Amino acid sequence: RLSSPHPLSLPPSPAMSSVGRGGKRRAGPPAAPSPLAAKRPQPMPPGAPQPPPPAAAAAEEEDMMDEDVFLDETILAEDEAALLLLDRDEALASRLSRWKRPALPADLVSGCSRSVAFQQLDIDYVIGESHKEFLPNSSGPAAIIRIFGVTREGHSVCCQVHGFEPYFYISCPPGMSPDDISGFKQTLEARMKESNRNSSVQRFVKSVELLQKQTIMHYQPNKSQSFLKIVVALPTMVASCRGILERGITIGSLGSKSFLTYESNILFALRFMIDCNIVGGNWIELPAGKYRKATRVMSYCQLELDCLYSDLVSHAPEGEYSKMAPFRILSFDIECAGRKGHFPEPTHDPVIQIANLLTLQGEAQPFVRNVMTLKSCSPIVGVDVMSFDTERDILLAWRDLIREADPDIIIGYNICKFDLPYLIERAEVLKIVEFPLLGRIRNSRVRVRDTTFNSRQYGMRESKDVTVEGRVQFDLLQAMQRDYKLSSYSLNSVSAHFLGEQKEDVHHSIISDLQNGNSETRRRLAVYCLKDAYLPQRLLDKLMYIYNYVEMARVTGVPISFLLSRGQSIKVLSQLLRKAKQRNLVIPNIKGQSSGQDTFEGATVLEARAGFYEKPIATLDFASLYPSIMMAHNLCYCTLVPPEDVRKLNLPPESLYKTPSGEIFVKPELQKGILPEILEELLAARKRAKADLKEAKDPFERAVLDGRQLALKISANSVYGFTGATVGQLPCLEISSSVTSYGRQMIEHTKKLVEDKFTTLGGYEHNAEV
DNA sequence: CCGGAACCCTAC
DNA sequence: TTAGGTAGGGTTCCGG
Repeated sequence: RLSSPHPLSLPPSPAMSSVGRGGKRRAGPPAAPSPLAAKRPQPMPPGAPQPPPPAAAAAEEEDMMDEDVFLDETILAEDEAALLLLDRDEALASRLSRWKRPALPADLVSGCSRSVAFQQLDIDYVIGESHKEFLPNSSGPAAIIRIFGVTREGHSVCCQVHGFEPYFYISCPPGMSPDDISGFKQTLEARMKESNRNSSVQRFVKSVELLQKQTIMHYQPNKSQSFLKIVVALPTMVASCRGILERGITIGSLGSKSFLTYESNILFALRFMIDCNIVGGNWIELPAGKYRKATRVMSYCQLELDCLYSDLVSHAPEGEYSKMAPFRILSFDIECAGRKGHFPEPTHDPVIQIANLLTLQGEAQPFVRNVMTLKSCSPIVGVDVMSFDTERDILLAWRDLIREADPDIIIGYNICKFDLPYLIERAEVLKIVEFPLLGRIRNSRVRVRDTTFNSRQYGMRESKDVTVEGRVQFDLLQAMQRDYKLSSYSLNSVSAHFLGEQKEDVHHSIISDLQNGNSETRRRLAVYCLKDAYLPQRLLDKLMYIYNYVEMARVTGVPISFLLSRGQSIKVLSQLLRKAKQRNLVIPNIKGQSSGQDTFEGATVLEARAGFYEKPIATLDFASLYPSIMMAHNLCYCTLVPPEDVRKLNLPPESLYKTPSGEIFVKPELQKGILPEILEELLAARKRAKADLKEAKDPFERAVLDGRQLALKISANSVYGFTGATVGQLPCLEISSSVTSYGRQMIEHTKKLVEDKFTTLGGYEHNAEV
């Protein structure tokens, strides 16, 4: 998301505030008398502000409809906080407030005298103004990224990290013709190429002095404006781009969202994380004196801190830092009253129940169980039953629950494609504009976006992307579809398979009838709804999902949310970026650069001799063949020597590898590859998983740990796949075809070794055949 | 009846 | 404005 470079930092005027409060106030009708009246929300006290005149309300609404939510973030922050207080029904509020997070200790409230450590969970990226005092002497545009996490004591943290923006826009002088612009662009590109000519490494560029080899794009948002956008990596760029600056060309960042694509924003966030040494899921420490309290509160987190990107300390997951913070996990499920024979649609069918379970990571039982129902519902043992008269009250109560209980992770079954979008769209239909404030950024509304994900590995998946800043959505359905091959992915059959437990027996066709019955039939529905919220939590625990996914995030460095929403290639790219940074290498942006060839020869498959064998047949298996090849022969982007460089550089033949496919790579004495290093780390992690597996006794736990080591194996194999992905970010078929050529050579060699040794001539009973 | 293309699935 | 790779078996459909 983009902020304007010149934020509209108008203070909220008193008049505006009162309209805002009045306009958004919930005007619920008084509760009807009933045996459960005491548990009902009470009507507003008589002293509450009155609803605004219709004109003001309409204006307010129009404001809400404005799609461009990027610009007004700071304006209403204080106003909205006030509104939420007024907005709340007191009985409900006191009920919900029991579930608040533990209070901050006094020394954290009062100052920044001690260091703060938290486990990273989510990121939110903001490009635009940074506090200039964090970046003294910098001429480049500034940027902020927000990291969300949880402390050991269970406090929520939002850390605003200040750094540099990875994009520069050079505005072309007004009146430049398209020809002038392309000429201008060519000159710039020529200059950058020139500085690269001596590079012996084709695809990797040695750091700062060669940094200009970056993508230049021409952007023309409208007729009068024209820009050249230079994409650079963080944060060393500023110095190297100064050469361009000195030529008298204006430079600046632009606060228009049309400039950055969704994907480039994600890559930006990832690069920023890597430049700050932030690894997905690991512990981050802000040393005392190196951070400060945020001057303007932007989030709903308990601690909101500002710091400079270089002051963060990221801890390797060892000892104390391998532990898990007590994340708050919300598992929920909704029920809707669909019309007969139709799937529920938010335009017509009301939300009638929402069941919620709150659990602390690592604890066996939920500490909150409740269900919100439309109309009365008989009590359920151990469950807080909250009944409401209108759908609007249910939705707002749920929003308040999110706000008060402040979950870090939201789970459920098919929540990403159904429950969450349904709630959002239903609130839109009912015109409850204050509903979708569910994230941790003030005044940032939840947005829903249709997405399709297509991959050879995971197949074609259509889903919806619901942005809830600061909270990880972990949809158990998505996780199941990715991690297990099952014939049915319904919650019922998945639960039966993994838990030996099934859903409550309520057919969807009678849901509306149960709702229209009495408080007993609604109770039956509520039990069903609760069970549907309970099963995902059980699955999460039983399959050790938090543990395994945090492990994967730590190994690959990506935020946890990427693991369910993205493919393998972002994980490889993330590891590449991290290693490249350590080595002071820059990864070029090679978008659009296609190299004729797009497939390469794979493995040799030996013909099987099919038949029924009564005596066992010996099996020969390579351990991690492709990763081993890459490590053994130092295959990497930064060790590849292009043919034209072989003679020019006059490298001694004894320090070169010549692969069976004819490519040349240097040996590690000259330059150690970073792909081999990445593979070593992945295989080390796999080795740890296998050691855990050996110790585990329980067969189910073994199966889960086996799944973990398998995931790490696939990640290791994906490194090879990444280099062969011609539609990917950094294809290099020289590497991938070398890997398979070595593989073919090795299988032939192995076959020959075995067949030469095990012969009747050599004294064995038979001639071996592979 | 056969070959080829498209598609799905699986092994590694 | 996204997506790890190739080898290979099996099925279905279509055209000659």
